[in-house]
Amino acid sequence: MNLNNYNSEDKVLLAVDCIIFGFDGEDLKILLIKRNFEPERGKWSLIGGFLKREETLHDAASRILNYLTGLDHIYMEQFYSFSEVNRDPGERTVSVSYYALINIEDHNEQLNKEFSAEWFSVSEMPNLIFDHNQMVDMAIKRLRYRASTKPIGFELLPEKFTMKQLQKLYESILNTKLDKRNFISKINGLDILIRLDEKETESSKRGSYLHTFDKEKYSKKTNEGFVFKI
Amino acid sequence: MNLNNYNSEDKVLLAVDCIIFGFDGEDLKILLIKRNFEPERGKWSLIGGFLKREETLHDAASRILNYLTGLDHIYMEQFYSFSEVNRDPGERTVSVSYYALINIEDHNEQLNKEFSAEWFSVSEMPNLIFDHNQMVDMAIKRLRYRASTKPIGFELLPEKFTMKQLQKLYESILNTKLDKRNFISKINGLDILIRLDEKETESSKRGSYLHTFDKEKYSKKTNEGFVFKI
DNA sequence: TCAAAAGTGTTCACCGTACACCCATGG
DNA sequence: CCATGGGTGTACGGTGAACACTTTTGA
Repeated sequence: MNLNNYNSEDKVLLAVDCIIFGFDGEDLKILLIKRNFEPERGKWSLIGGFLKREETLHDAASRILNYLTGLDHIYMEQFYSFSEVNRDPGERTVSVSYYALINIEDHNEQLNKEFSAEWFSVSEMPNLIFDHNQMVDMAIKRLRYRASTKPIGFELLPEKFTMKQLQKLYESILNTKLDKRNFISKINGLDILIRLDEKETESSKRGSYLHTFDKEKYSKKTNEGFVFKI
Repeated sequence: MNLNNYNSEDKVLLAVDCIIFGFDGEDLKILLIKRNFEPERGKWSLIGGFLKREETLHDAASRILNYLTGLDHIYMEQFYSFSEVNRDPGERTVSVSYYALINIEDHNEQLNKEFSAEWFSVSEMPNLIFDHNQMVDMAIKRLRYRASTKPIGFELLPEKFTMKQLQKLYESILNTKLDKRNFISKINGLDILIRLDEKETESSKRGSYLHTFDKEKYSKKTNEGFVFKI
């Protein structure tokens, strides 16, 4: 083991696999594609690709996400690298996994057709190729942790949302029921939302106030030592 | 971007770098080696090596750790992969980072001489090669989180330890002062230590009780829904 | 007898949680 | 006028944090 002769060392293919989370107002969902090539043709899979020589892992993940969704500046986080020797029967491949959060409404439905992509509830995952189910499990755990310490939930919601939507989102991320009154007073206590004068009237006669996430206020509070915690 | 021709994809060197934590009774420390080869000969560095074709990342980290410390079954956790294109001027290399916890007493001092290795307090890190300082920062953050949710602190202590040692350990991991009475009653509340009838008498005339971590009890409690939290 | 570290409880403020009723509106 | 979902406040228990004195013993 001597670092000074790089040449004698093995090189490997480095894959980047992405768990794309979305929220439809009821359930936390993941976007999967049906593989149209071997190995494992016809099975459900995460989207992925290979790291190119001149890009970072972050660049690769962005490129892959953009390719499938058409979106830029997607929130994402790298969470683990998977390296079982035979995880990909095609060739020795190590996979670096990212999860990504997108607003399901921004997403181009057309692209789903093109790639045979579909949204699946996290509670109804099909069997995926390779170790992708394990990746999904780990992504959910990481998302759960992150969403309770950083206000990333808003990445999954439209710009304007109701308190009910926000609560449902957290319920599906955390996989629990929350008490409406406690949830709202906790959120209000954080003081990082703006209640608009607009109401959403589709789901009820009375209508419910729309809110937006106040990014500036959040940054300012964070700089002053405020810690987001749900 | 088509996954079906693996052959046209770039391969990269995959390094594994290890942050080895130890605790000397006062400070949290990291084991570094002085590089004796180019590039960056003579500078301080984490220990690392390259992934071989027939091993997992976990295997590689174990192998590298064993090579430097002589120890097996070291507690470790993978925490991030670093991929800046020019992070290693020698060649395009992606590095997967692990942190490891060892009992500083088990460690063979002889090996330190052999590898020009030295323990450094985390508060007095020298400049390291490449992006290794960034790796250390991230490792400390992850360790901090992990140590507050899993009883991994004991990996850094001898089999038998005093409450004071345990408190000092947590103080150095969390980089805070803790109140002795609150700390002890919290630990006792967890009910996962065994107080031995032995005393340690080196640091005081009165002597202080030695304790061990009760692994079985902890597993049992964990299975029953108990959650470690400090 | 004294210095030095070990060991031990209580109080208070705050937070998380449980819990139920009135309001506004469209049909 | 009524059915439906929206919006709001309080009481209680538990946890985290602040805080000081007594005990032991070797020198």
